[in-house]
Amino acid sequence: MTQTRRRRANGEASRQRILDAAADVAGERGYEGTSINLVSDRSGLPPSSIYWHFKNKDELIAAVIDRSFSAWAEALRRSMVMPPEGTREDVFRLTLKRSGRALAEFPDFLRLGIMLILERRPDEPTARQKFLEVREHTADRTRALYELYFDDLDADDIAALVRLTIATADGLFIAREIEEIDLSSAFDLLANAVLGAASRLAAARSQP
Amino acid sequence: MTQTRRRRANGEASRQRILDAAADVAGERGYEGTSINLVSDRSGLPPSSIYWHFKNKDELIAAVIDRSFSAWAEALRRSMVMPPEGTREDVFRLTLKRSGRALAEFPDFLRLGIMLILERRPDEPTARQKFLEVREHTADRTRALYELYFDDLDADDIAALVRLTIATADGLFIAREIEEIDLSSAFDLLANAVLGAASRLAAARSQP
DNA sequence: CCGTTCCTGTAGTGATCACTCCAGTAAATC
DNA sequence: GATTTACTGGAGTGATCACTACAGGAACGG
Repeated sequence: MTQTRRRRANGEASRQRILDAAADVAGERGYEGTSINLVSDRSGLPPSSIYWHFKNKDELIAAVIDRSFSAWAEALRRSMVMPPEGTREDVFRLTLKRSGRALAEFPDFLRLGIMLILERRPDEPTARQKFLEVREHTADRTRALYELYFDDLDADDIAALVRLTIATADGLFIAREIEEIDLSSAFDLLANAVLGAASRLAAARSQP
Repeated sequence: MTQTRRRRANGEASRQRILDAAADVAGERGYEGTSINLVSDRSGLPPSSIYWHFKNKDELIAAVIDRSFSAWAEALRRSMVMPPEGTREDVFRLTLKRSGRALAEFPDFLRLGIMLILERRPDEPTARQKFLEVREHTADRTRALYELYFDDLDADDIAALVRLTIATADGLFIAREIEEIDLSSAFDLLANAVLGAASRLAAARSQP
């Protein structure tokens, strides 16, 4: 057991099928609504296989979040390889837009994560904790970006802007469940809003 | 059965106790996690009483949303009785801030509603539909407000700003579950962001 | 007092829940 | 070919699920 192990049967493929089915079901019905039997039916694998791959339901959901977040982060990283050109503002706008597009592509972890946040269960720590970690990671990256762009603002203002940005991204994600939304233009407007708020904050600093 | 009926036993009080308990449980565990037995335990009333007052679980949750939204709308209405003074911007800012404060006071319907939106269940229409209604109502009111304040923008821009505002309010509400947030200053920043975005939109219109 | 209406309490229903036991099998290692 | 490792299949565990049937009590109108 030194490296990634060769698969004897179709273990890794089964694991992925289970995760696919679990993401599907959890996206439809929430944490409580995700029954192992349903995951079993949709994946075509018996409950015993699910419990061979995952310790329990909690860790199954955590794995779904983990995989979807990794996919999102990877898509984001790939989209950032080519740095955008244009004015300072153009670059900022495009960076936000790319994040939004990547979110629309891999929505599972955000959907599940927000559900787990809202369901304040006392007894399901792993999945929730996993989401809080990836969220914190995202906040750090956003903060780093904003410190670059808004160098005339102090740390508190930056933090507030980051919180505003993430909150709006969450909210737009929810809105997308209700009505058809052009995420591209929505994130463009978000960029406008952040830029506008930043310049207003800067103005307030200079003449309090 | 012409008017509001006299209560023979403690019917109305029981109904409220059930709603209190249901709001409590649903806030903790989501729709699926809200078991009638748990509501029964917390309210101190047997399941048969719950089913006497409400047709089924779906309508119980819908009633929770309805009551919480009514309380919020009433709190909002009361806070708006005294129109704010100051500059145009000050008034706008204060109006948003009041809405946010009222939301923090009666959070149940928003929490439950967002959960129901994210859980795209095929078979629980009433509660979800109820939330979509109150949400549409809120959007209409916000739109009316924005048409007053941003008379240099066209309908599409107004609609986008309204969507942005509601999305951010949703997102801030979620963020409040994770970390301590000063909603007052957060909604103040939201006002700044909307004002900033609006002026940028207006500028883009005048020189496309 | 009687009857009606409102509401509660007891005791269930079959279905589904998360999860387990364990025998069986196919591939890799020896 | 024997043994080990990696999974699958089936059958089932007790607990809990939403929901119901029904008897009975308390407050009312008559």
